[in-house]
Amino acid sequence: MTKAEKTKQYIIAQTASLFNKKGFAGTSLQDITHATGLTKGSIYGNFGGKDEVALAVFDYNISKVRTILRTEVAKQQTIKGKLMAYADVYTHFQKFPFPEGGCPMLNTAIEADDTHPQLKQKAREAIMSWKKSIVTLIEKGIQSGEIAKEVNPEQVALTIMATIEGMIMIANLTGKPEYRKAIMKSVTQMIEDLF
Amino acid sequence: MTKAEKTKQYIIAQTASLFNKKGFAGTSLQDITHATGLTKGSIYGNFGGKDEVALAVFDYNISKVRTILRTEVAKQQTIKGKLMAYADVYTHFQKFPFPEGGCPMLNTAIEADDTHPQLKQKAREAIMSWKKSIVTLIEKGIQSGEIAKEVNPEQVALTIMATIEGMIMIANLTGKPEYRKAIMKSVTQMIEDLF
DNA sequence: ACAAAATTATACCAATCGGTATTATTTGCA
DNA sequence: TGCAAATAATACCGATTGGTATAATTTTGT
Repeated sequence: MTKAEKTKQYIIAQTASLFNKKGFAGTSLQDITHATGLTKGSIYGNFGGKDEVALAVFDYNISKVRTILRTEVAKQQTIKGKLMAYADVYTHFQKFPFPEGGCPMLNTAIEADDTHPQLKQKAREAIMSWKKSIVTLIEKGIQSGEIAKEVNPEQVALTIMATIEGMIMIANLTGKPEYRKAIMKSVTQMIEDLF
Repeated sequence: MTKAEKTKQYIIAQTASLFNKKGFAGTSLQDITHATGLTKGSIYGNFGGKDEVALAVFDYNISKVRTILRTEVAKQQTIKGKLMAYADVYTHFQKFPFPEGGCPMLNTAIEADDTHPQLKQKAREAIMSWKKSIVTLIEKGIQSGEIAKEVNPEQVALTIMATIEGMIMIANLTGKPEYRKAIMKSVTQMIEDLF
């Protein structure tokens, strides 16, 4: 790993929570130089501009989330267990190294929707990829006979995702952990009812 | 209504979709003067600053949403009908004059969470007020015997809200109306199952 | 119709914005 | 070790940021 690569990774790591908390428009080059201790010249020596940093940071934050979910899902052997892993992770999210500032998919989707096509595209891809992995699990459950064939995999996947994302917003906004617990209990029940 | 009052309302109306789309940090004073055709002096003659405009705009956008929901709920006589009204509104949201740029609660909650305490507080109040109205409906249903007394009103209310807000994000991000339909079908089923 | 008060426009402020050209410093290889 | 290449720091750019003091213009009540 060349020096430039290391610096790039360092910049990304140091500004990851910054972009996730304050958003793209809310994060200035000065914020970036302060967070890294580097100068503007150094930032621009490694990235083409603020956009490029933000896009790299999104990937960094998303991969953190993906790693957590992939790891927890992999620990389970059954389809039900794997689906429940999603619920468990978000119920006990304090135990996992989630990015600071909430879900990067949600944050980016909301801000970039009407302002930043490139970031929006990245958020869209992340959502689609997440959906696919849940849909695949449910389809496997149907094939093996564990889940009724009347179940619509896409509908269930989208509903679970929407509920989780909405929960994150409500929990962070209100600061009430019991709201998180209550909503995640519904998600758990939703999954339970599939079997 | 004095001239200043009229101008204030005009500024709010002309910048409502601006703030809802681009956010607080993403909306500049120049955006505001361009959208209104007024000058900075006039904006500052009617508001204390950008913050004050944004706070007033939030109230304006939220009252639009509240009016839609209140009206549709009022059209229904039964508890079930009133609860279903929430689902129907968001299923057929094209029919209603929602603010441009998505749900102002969601947008504001996400941006203001780590950046703007005053806006965050307003979003929090809006969420709590929405929750209360749903909880009250469910409690009435329990009292009248229409809904099983085992149902947890707060849990159901929070789950419905979270699912709807998550749906808005996913639908706007992906641009797929069928995702909206699919998730709202789940919300409808969720309400159906209460009775 | 007129003067006082309220409102809007003009002109300006320092600070910060994202970005770049140039210089200084490291780094890594011969 | 020396030297070229890669990297980082300095110093700057014009444009824009939110905000204000003042002047011009409308409103408004008499």
